[in-house]
Amino acid sequence: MSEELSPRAQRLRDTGYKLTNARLTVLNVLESHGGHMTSTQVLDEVDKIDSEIGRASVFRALDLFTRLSIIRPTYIDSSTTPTYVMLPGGHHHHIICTNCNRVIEFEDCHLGQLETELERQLNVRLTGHLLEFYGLCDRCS
Amino acid sequence: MSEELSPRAQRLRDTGYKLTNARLTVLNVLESHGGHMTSTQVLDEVDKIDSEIGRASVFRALDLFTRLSIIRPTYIDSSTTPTYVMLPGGHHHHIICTNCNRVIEFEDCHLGQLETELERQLNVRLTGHLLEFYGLCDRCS
DNA sequence: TTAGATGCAAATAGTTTGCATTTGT
DNA sequence: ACAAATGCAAACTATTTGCATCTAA
Repeated sequence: MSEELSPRAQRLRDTGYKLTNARLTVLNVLESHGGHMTSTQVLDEVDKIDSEIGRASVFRALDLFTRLSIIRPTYIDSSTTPTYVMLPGGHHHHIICTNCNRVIEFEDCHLGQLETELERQLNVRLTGHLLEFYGLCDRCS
Repeated sequence: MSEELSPRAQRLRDTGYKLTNARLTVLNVLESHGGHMTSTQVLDEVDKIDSEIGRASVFRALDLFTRLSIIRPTYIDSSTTPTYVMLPGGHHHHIICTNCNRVIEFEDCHLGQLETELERQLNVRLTGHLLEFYGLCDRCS
């Protein structure tokens, strides 16, 4: 069972958590889908890969990953289940088309300065952020 | 039943939706709590005020308000139910303490320039945004 | 070897739906 | 008057829990 580990898997192990089949499979599914999935989607994909893995373990993995800030639950469409987004380096931002629900990623958010400013003004210690813009994408406007 | 209407209630009526007791109560609850509530909290508060109002109507109201962009479901703690945040004037930002879940509002977000830039680069039409910072508040750090 | 994780199945939330009845306009 | 909205209760979906068993380190 010794393939090379993804950086996130290494992080898991380094934090002292066991690299179990369930966890690695969930992580793998998330990574191969770019980290934009509802729990239901994750459940389905995991089931396709290895139907021995139980639902509860998938939820437990999602929970663990959230606590470790590997992913973060968020709302993308107006549905009722969270969409888990991967947090590459602790922050995440995207544009959501309010018409077709398409998600458009973008890179620079230029929030570093604001972050520093807020930390000083409000005496807080910030570790990450989520920035969502809403509007109409090129196809819908 | 003629009290003065909040701007949001007026907006409801102007859009052609009926100002029913259920909707006004849900709106009222949201407004008097600063618009940071889970569905469960809203259900509870509404029930305290008027136990005649059914759960379904509360969900229907939350749904309607979301479609009208009066509120927006989002994830604040790692729990499983969405937290509805009010969208005053189309944008909203806050800091969430990952330890005690306290929500700290702040005003300026300086995102106007980024917004314009993205609109041009990606050919989108943006109407609002949500910015959440995560970290430790002054009491918890 | 053994604490930590798992899978299962049953229990709990949380949310939606169909429908007869009520209500705002 | 009447389309729109409601309350109810039942159906559904999503998530969590207890516990005996298994497994990575």
